[in-house]
Amino acid sequence: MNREIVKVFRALSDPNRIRIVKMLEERELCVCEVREILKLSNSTVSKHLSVLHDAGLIAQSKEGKWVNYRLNSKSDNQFIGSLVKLLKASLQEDESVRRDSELVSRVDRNKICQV
Amino acid sequence: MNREIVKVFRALSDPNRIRIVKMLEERELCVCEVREILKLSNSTVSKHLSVLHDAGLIAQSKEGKWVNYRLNSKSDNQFIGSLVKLLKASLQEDESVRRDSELVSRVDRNKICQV
DNA sequence: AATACATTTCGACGGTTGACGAAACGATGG
DNA sequence: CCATCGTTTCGTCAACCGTCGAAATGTATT
Repeated sequence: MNREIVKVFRALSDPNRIRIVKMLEERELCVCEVREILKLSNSTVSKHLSVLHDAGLIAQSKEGKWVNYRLNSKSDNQFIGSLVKLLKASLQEDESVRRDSELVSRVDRNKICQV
Repeated sequence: MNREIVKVFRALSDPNRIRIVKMLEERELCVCEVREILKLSNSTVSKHLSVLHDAGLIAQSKEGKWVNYRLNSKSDNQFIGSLVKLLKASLQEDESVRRDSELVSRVDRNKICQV
């Protein structure tokens, strides 16, 4: 049994990770920006992001002391691409998701990041 | 956070449940037919089917002493519909899935079902 | 090189999950 | 109405998961 697809579904089977994916639809984010919005510990957020990354749903790149995570919208993997698109079309009315998006547009990493 | 979508991903985040979904693409099946192919206990198969059912991915109907489970391809839920379609287009080359499909076409409930 | 700070890794903890067998439930047919 | 057989529920167990804080790692600035 192909474990890759199971891994992707597994990655999406947590409310906080779904929230992260929806936040990343707005723009790329670093760990502490996500931490600020989800109100979780740094280590927990880092773990969630690594799960999404291992599944191939998000990509990362370093920018100075920050690590930026972004949605893998242009994945060469057809399955991932379809799923990302499906998620983009979903949960648009969700209260929590709307609130998070609002916070994403306001959060400033230079102000909130000091572990 | 909308729990429904998380529940669907959760339901799909297990290899045996993915195998069940792919088997149900062929035709509807009863618990003991699935048990025969997956080589799991009746109670475990019943649990897997109830998880998929609770998530809205499959539907059930009684036929005598059997309960038939079938894929919810025509779900009124847009999200479920897209996911079922995506799964149909996926894993077509998977060895385990191919083997299961072969077994589905051969299995006869009147021969194998006697708990 | 020393400090500061973002991130990751590690170890520990409760809670959840997938598996089983046994028992309960439900429908069919003598 | 009793026996049979498919299914579901229950209780249990080991493995896994989400969370945290502390420690380790890595990068930039002084």
